[in-house]
Parts: sequence; C-alpha cells; structure tokens
Amino acid sequence: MTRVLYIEDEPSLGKIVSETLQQQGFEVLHIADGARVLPVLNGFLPDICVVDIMLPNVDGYTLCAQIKGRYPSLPVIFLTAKTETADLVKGFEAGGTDYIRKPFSMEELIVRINNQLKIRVNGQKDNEAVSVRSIGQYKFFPMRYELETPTTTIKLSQREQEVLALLTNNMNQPVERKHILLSIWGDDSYFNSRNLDVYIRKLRGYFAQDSQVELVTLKGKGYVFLEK
Amino acid sequence: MTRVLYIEDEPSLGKIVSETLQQQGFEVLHIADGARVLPVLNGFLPDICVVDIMLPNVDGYTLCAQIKGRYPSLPVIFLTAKTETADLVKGFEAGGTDYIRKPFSMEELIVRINNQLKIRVNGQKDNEAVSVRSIGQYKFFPMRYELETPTTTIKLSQREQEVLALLTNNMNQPVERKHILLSIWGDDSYFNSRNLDVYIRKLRGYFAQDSQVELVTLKGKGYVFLEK
DNA sequence: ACCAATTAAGGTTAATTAAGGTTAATGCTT
DNA sequence: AAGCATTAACCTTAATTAACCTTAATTGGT
Repeated sequence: MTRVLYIEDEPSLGKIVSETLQQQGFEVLHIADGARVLPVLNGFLPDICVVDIMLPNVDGYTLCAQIKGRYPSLPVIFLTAKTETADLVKGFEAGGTDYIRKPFSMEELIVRINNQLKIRVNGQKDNEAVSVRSIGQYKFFPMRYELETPTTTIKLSQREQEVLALLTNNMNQPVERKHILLSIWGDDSYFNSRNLDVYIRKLRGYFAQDSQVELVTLKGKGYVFLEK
Repeated sequence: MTRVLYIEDEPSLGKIVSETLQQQGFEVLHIADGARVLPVLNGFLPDICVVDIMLPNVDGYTLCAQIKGRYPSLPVIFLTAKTETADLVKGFEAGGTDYIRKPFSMEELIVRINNQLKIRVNGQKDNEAVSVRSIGQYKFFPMRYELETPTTTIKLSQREQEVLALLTNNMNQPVERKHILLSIWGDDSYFNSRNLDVYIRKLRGYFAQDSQVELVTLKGKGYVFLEK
C-alpha cells in the first residue's frame, strides 16, 4: 500500500484531502504541525510527501529541505495557496519535486501523486537513517550516533551525525551548501555557514585516516563525499 | 549540454520560448508540426521534450505516447492552453511527466525542466557525468574532480571541472563560446567571457604535456577539444 | 584582388574579492 | 563542571575582475 505523509494545518481541507486519498487506497498520515514531522519520520517512512507551505512553527520549504536531507529520493509535492512564481522557485530549490497551487482538484492531486511515484519506479528507495552505512573502511551507525573505524569507535554529536547523514545520503553526488544549511539549520545565515565549516572540518578530521574517502569542497556550490 | 525538443505551432510563442531557453544554455530544437517529430528523433535524441497539445496533424497526447513508446524514460512536459483537469489527466495518461498551463512564466518552465532532469539523474546512476573519460594519455574523472596524468593526479576546482566536462562531452566537435558561458555562468557578459579565457588557459596548462590532444580556438565561434 | 590599417576576439598575468578553512573563545544545557 | 553548539577572529585559496598584450578577421583604399 502506498503511504502518503500529508502536512496541512487547515483542519477542514486536511480532513477532506485525507479522506479522499484514503478512498483511493492510499495510507495517509496527516500532520498539522511542521515541528512534529521529523520525529514522526522515524516511525513512518512514506512513499511520498504532500506539504503545505504556510505552517505553524516550521515552514514548508524548510520542512522539505529537512525531509530531502534524510531521504533524497523521496518525492515531495507542495500544495499551497502561494501562487507566485517566486514561491514555486523556492519550493523546487528546497528540493520539491512538484508544486500544485490552490485551489486544486483532488483529481489533479491524485494524478500528480501517481506520476511522482511512477517516475521513481526504477529508482530504489532510500535506506533510512536507521541502517548501517559503509564509508570507505569505516562504518556509520546513524541511529547510534557512532562511527566505527578499524581501531576505535567515535561517538558523534547531534550536529556531526546530521551533517554526516546528509552527506552519506548523497554519496558521490554534489550536495549544495545551501541545501545542507536549510535542511539542518533551517536558514543559511552567515553564522550558520561558518558553523557548517566547523563541522565539515570535524568530519574531515575523523576521515583523515581513511584514504578511500574524501570530502571535497566545490567552491560556490557545496560538497561531495567521494568514495574511491 | 542539455537538449530540449520543443514542439509548438504558434510561431511567436515558439520563438520567445526557444530563445529564452537557449539563453539559459539549453540546446533547443523547435518543431512546429507534430508529424515531423518522430522522423527528427532519429537524428536528435533530446534530454527532455516540451510539447503543446493542440498541434497540426498529430495532437500532443498522441505524440507524447509515441515518444514514450520509443524512449520510456525520456521526460515529457506538456505546455498547453488546455486548463481543465480532464486534459491534465489525459496528459499524464499519455505518459507525460509534468503539465504546465498557459499562461505560464518562463521561470516556471525552466525550473520545471530542471526538476525533471534532476529527478532522472538521481534515479539512474550511470549518467555521463559519472563515467571516466580518456583524453589523450590522460584520464578525466568528472565526479571525482580529478585529472589523472601518467605521472600525477591533478585536482580540479569546481569551475575547471565544469569547463572540462563541457568540452569533453563534445570531443572533436566545436562548442560555441556563448554556449559555454550560458551553461556554466548563466550569462555571457564581458567579465565572464574574460573569466572563461582564464579557465581555458588553465586547462591548456594541464594538457600541455599531452601532445595527442589540443584545445583549439575557433575565433568568433568557440573551441574544439581535438584528439589526434 | 591585394595589402595595410583597424577593430574585435581572445590571451596572459596580476590584483582583488568572496567563499571557505582553521582555531580559539564564548555561551548553553544538563 | 562537562560537553556540545555557536560565535568570532583571522587565514587560505578559488573565482572574479582588471589591465594590458597578441592575433585573427574585417575594412577600405589602391
């Protein structure tokens, strides 16, 4: 059964959409509060997300970037009253894969959901943050906040784990700096940008011994975590 | 170089859209007659198609289905004055991967084109950016940002890698200066043009040892990367 | 048609700016 | 007080801008 994570704070619309999707055979988890999404993702891995932009606590763009940070190939459809092109651009920049303006027809939403699912039929699902990852000679246990080297085990802090998880979710492909900042810190201010530098350096320190692996800077763009 | 096949019978719109896309660094083939599309596909394999629905001879739905019959994973975006949900549903049924209603902003079209391309890149692993390329005696690893010579390995910067990738994607065939500027810098201002000179020089420096290869200037036109 | 003179296109090298890197100090939280 | 996250100050380097040079394409007079 296809699982839809639906984030919408307006109760009446939320109810109608949820029920209609359920009638179409989707399993729907409806959340009204942006801040509750990430915790929920630990227990419910959806096939697709449908998110509103104007939400309490955390806005939809940030939410999308956070979700994509964990699950880069999970489709995210924006469903929003914001009709301007600038908002649509922000949505796609945050990693969204489709954008529907309100008012919309349920039929269109359903067709677009199915389209997103179809496009990805071949691409396998992301391994969730729960599984072990091999990185060069090391092993990374995201849920344990641990990095196991041949000789020792390093305990990772919250931020270290978040940055490493995001980068290893996108092994061998460039991740934009802006995207990292948005999905971990929620904004790309100057200070957070310096802050990210600090964590990049820490991670580089951990991986200094492992010659199979390199965290490369793409100046003006972002980073790639390369495995040779 | 991203190739767009654009099918639109209305001349003035067709011209504006084609030109704007070209300014963004896309290679655009614009066709006005639905019946001419399939023959053209034999000689021009695009990365994405943008199709109108109301066309002479063959309608857009049929065309889309034909294109998807040959190239199932080629993205097809409908760009149409038909605003009804029923038409959108027909579009997706025909195998379309996105649907934009007229009137639309060029910015939205560009963002949605890039989105479709990105979805594909994430899904399929071995796109050309990932593979190794032999250039004379050297090897170029685009995804590692490295150029391997018989004696050493050169680390390429972001810009160096972009320019070299673009040129080697078109080995032995001319690449227009303007096209390089548009697709890497996004505009062909005077300063970026001087900037490109700087990177051409850097690349020439790297390849100075390799007599099998030459980066030739075509004054007034662009460059060819020749392999002898 | 031929060959200066002119000019536009690109080349070279250096200076500047902006993006990140490094390390240390400060501030929160528990 | 300990441990992490953030802020800060200063350093390094890629990318851009700038100034000046060279060469290929035009142009225009003969």
